[in-house]
Amino acid sequence: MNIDVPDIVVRRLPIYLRVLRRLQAEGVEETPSHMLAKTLGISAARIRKDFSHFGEFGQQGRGYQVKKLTVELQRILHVDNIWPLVIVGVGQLGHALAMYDGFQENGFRIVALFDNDPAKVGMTVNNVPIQHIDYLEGEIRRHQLQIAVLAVPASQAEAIADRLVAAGIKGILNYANITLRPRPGVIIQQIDPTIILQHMTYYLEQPRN
Amino acid sequence: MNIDVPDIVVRRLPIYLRVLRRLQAEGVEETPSHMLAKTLGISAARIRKDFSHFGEFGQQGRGYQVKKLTVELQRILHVDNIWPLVIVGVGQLGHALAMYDGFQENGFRIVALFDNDPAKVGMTVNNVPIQHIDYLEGEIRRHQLQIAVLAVPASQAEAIADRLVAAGIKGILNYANITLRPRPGVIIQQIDPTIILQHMTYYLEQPRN
DNA sequence: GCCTGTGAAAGGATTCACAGCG
DNA sequence: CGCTGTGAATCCTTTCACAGGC
Repeated sequence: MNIDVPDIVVRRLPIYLRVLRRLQAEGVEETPSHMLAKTLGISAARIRKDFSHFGEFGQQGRGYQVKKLTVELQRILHVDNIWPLVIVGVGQLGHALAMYDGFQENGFRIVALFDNDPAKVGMTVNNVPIQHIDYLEGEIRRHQLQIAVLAVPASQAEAIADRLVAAGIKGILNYANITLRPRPGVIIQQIDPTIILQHMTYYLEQPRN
Repeated sequence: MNIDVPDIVVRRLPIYLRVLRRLQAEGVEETPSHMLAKTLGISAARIRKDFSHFGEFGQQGRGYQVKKLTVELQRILHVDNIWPLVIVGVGQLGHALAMYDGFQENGFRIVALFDNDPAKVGMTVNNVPIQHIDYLEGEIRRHQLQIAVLAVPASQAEAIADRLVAAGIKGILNYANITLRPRPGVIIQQIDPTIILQHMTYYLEQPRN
């Protein structure tokens, strides 16, 4: 049990949580670390060490109670309540994200959508109305939103990120294919499939050509 | 210069490449490591050390030539030719991915789309026809495809992954919110926004509630 | 002077291996 | 006996700091 937990450990917690929820859905009530380890392709020691940063959740000789561990992880990750989200940019991608059920299922609720295209304003996606981006700051402040999903073109991403941060956003999930400049006090994470694919191709051999 | 390069270094190369392409688009011809470092929010030493695994690409007193370094990184990452891709699952997300320009722009071309819904078969997205999933293995073998993007429901992901691997796929980019069982000789990477958001919330405080 | 490339040092993360408990 | 939790050992990554070159 340790006060300051390495970020690399925190990153793995949501992955553990996802497996545990799946086990729970399958009716599994307890599981030892080496079963989780096998499912995830990592070592059992790492799993036990990771949990040990937060307390003692297991039972010798038996393993972990799935239900109990799930609850603990949700508490640790602050996902024991619903987090409201805003999505900025309702193009193809933003639209698909707004329709995506996974957010709801994992404790996030999309409460606002913004776009700069007047033609889209007033339309609703998944029962959430699209508002003009002029109202971005007002809505963030009104709902005290902390998390934004950024799905605008790369050329606009930095400028929108500045506006989000100025309005009080503390976490940005960026889908634009640009590395956003770091901002103090703000957690910025990136999703870019081409970055991941280029990492893969390092290990692959181009066929003919 | 080293034979075996740590994976963590390889993971950063696509990020460097993206910044360099951006600099090139802006007309910047050379840049020192500390400028790249500042843009990315990491240390200059790390950048120089990363490059040093592959050779000596810089000039003392001047930095790196953007054009030259770009070419070197593309070669190292095996993205100096076009990689063909297949997308499996053409729901909201698969559709958005099929429309996404970023793949083309970064050296990937979508050559086939598959879905199990007969109503979708025959429709085209971005000029690529949707085929029934029965033809999956045949097309993968015919085009000798190595990379697949998986955008099917979580419940089907493991089964489809098995089929992909049996047909010769070596890299899977998985969008389903399940951790796929590891398969020997296959690189599996995951994109799951809720995992990233749950990592963020660890560092945020839930407001009232 | 500015900047790279790199050994050496420092700092982290993972695995080992086992005491201790149910 | 099976499994957790954990110090110790190992392994890996980053930073430091500077020689050497433009």
